[in-house]
Amino acid sequence: VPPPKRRPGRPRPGRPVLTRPAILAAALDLVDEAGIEALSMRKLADRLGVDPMSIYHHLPNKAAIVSGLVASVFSTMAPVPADDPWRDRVRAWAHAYRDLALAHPNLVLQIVTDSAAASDAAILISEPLYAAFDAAGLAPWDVSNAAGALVDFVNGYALAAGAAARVTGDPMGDRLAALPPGEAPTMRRVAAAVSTAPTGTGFFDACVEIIIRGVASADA
Amino acid sequence: VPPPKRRPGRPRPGRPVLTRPAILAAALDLVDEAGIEALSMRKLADRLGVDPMSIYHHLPNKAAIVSGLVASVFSTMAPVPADDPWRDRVRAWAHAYRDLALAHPNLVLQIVTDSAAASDAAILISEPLYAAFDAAGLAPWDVSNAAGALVDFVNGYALAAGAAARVTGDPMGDRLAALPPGEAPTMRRVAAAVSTAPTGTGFFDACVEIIIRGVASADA
DNA sequence: ACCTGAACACCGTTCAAGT
DNA sequence: ACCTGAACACCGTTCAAGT
Repeated sequence: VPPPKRRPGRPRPGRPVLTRPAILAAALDLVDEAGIEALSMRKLADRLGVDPMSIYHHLPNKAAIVSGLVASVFSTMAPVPADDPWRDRVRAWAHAYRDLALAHPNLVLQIVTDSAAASDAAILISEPLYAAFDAAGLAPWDVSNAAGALVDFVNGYALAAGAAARVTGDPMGDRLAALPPGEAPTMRRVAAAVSTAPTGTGFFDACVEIIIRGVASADA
Repeated sequence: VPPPKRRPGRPRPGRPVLTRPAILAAALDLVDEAGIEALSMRKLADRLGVDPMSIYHHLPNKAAIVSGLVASVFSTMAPVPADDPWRDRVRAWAHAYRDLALAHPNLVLQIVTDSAAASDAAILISEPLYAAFDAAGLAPWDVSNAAGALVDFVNGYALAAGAAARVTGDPMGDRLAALPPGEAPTMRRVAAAVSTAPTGTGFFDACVEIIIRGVASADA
């Protein structure tokens, strides 16, 4: 049932029908509930009880809505304690960024892509990570490589975890079982032995430790 | 100029107007030349000199075309030497998978997403990586974590490198310069010192070494 | 300035009709 | 079986018209 239609004309000053934050909030709800493919100007307008074209008075186009959504998610990054040992700060940053990326599973792809494109919204969140590796005494080149390695890893992880969150069952094990016999023997043996999907917390923490150890053992 | 229109009717047996491989080849050309957003059933049909609906006799829908494209790219994975020391095999695998993912920059997002979703096409290519870590003498849980870490890293890297390939200039440095003064001091200092974007070969190889060292130092 | 509504140029896909 | 073409239910966005 569509909301009651408004009549044309400018609303009373100070009581706008639409605002940028209200539009973005409604868009985020829509994406969370129905997925990114359900986000259209027309459906969004429906949800706001407004004509589709009204939205264009507050945001220039659909791309601006999506990047506004992504920017608002990036702004929720949890702070990282500044005085802890550098390894703890790296761990805290990795968890904070992972949590941010997975807070809205239907938006992971946009978040990770935007982060990879290094938009204004995405670039600032890496500063505490750079600071942590800098505090470890690494040379600038090593700081850059270490931070880049962790950022790229978390982006890849979030992509996979987001995809896994949208399916049921055990895709990895099921797909391995469906392969022709003789294919992928090592993967079969390993999967049978571990029986935990590579998207859980244990896996994530183990990967972060691999990177921390790899970075730390470069000095030696 | 549209190609000459065909008249309705079944073509001569054995001389089909359309085949699945021909459709996928045309679709890959279209994506390589004009980007994934230019891939529509209508434009693809135009390029094939055919009615849009003809395509549906060979592939069930647009999603099948995209996943067919991705599967065909995965099938080009370069082989990894099976008898080299495990570190060399890990390096060779990382290069082969990165090259595959970046072979079609306009398709990176689909390749990486599909890999993260562990489709049939994507799952098989990881076997040599698992075999390499297995040959290193790792326990199954460590093999799984090490392989997952590297796969997720390369996916994240390919996403960023693909995005960088579609822009010009030095986005990282330019964006840092545009930030309010006082923001991101460590990133500024590091960027000024290294002056190489985190998408180059040196960066990629350094990250692979970090992961190899991190994995190897777990036994110690 | 801000909201409306018709219109344009696209989409993917179903279905009936050709041979 | 395979190709065509009209039709349906969508899109994002421009533009003129309201107040």
